[in-house]
Amino acid sequence: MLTKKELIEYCRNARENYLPHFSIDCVVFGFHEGIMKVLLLQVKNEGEWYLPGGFMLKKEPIEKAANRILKERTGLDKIFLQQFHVFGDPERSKAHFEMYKDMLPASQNWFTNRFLTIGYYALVDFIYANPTRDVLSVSCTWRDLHDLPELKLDHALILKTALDTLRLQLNYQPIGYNLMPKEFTMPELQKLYETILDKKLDRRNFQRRMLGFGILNRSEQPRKGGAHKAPYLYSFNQENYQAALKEGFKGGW
Amino acid sequence: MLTKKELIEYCRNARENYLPHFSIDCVVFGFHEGIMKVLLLQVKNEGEWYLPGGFMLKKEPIEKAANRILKERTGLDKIFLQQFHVFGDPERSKAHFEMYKDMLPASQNWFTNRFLTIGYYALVDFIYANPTRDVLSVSCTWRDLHDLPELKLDHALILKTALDTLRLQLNYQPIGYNLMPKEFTMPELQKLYETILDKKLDRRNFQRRMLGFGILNRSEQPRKGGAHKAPYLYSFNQENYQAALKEGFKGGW
DNA sequence: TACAATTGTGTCCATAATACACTATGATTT
DNA sequence: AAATCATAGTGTATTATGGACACAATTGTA
Repeated sequence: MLTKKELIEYCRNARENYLPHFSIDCVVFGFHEGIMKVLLLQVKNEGEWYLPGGFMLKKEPIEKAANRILKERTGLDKIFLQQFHVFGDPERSKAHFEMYKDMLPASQNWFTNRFLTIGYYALVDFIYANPTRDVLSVSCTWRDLHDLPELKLDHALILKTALDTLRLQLNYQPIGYNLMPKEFTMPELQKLYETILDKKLDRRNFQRRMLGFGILNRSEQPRKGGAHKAPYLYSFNQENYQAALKEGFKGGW
Repeated sequence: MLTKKELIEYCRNARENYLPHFSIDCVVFGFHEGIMKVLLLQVKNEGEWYLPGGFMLKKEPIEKAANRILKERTGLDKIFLQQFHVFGDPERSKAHFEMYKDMLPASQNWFTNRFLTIGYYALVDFIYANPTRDVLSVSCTWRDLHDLPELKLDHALILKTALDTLRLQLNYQPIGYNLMPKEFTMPELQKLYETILDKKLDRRNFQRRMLGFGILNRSEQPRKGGAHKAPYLYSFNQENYQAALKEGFKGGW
């Protein structure tokens, strides 16, 4: 929670630089070796948590704002980002900023504004991220998807919608380019899918389907030095991968 | 184009009632007997056209605003509406309102605001609609999807995105409830799909797949009086239809 | 009564999805 | 050195699905 002095400064700055009534909230899914986490911030002087988010500069493209916010919270650039929904219930931010409502008259109080939030989800490898809190929080950390704390506002809904959208997206879009190392094995890629979907897949069928998409190149040299049979290494075929991102995988009708 | 007096009044009203920087644009697809049209408005004193749109009241839910806007333009209620994307290029509305920029100082001029627009698409049967122009237009009419005029702003992009989304949606969501009469024949329903996808489908395969979704009830009585073999009548099974809307059709992974 | 137009109902075939088994490799254990 | 274990690669039988296609049934019209 901000002090009155901080609040005044925060609001002055926000009113000067940001587009009013808009916020961006990012559901940042972090993956690594079969673990899936979500980046969350903990509210100052409260137990509750919220999604990384922020506001849009007056002349800033939305996508750029989302990237900037993510850069601030994770230090990462060029990450996979996907706009998925706008949440606009008129009451959605009311309860959240109750605490500030008596400190400043409503006309000057940024937080008493109605906010519509544009939801983005991002996919990153969490070992490369450097979680950094914002001024309203005491900490910024990766939380296990299966053990989420209570979330403020409508952030639980936003998170669930993001996850549903991501899982749906798996059916007709390639993913993984930003999540896998340059070269990876088929079992490693499978683990990513299993983690997102939260279920086991059949090794052999996964491989056949994945290869069928035509977005992988198999390297000549298998990985050496492991404790077991050397697996083949794959990398994404950029050309086909990008094409698949645009076109989607299956015809449907 | 508005006169100066009209503009002043328009801006005063807008500033008082609407949430600044937000607009809603609706891609209204109208269907009837194998024809697919889009509802467009023609700018006053100009040849160009734009999508039906509007603004959000300060305390209005987004969805409600979209419904209100559609009710104003078509007279229709309870239509299928789907939010699909936010368009937020900072320059997107600049050129459009050039004409008003000298009439009022920017601080009072609603139209010199930056607007982000929330895209909705709607599906209606156009014979039930009553197209009604707004104050910025000279006419509001159904235009053939295959013979579209030049569109202002980024409305061509919005329209294309809506169409792409709709076609994708056909793969995992039922549609037609608001577009078909209460009872309809399989060929009639097929025509709707063919119209949306702009391609021919095989009668027999369509029927099999459609029935496989389990969202149709077949009536005992076939339709009488036609010039040919009496077709069976179907209606949507509300329970299954609603469930399919939520759950989606196929498993994928 | 033949015909045209339309609808209903298969059937065959290729492809894709699923379940499942065997072989291969490299390190570790005995 | 042989046995073992964990992991990886590949194949095959079975089932489900999707696409192409043919024929029978019904109804009004020529």
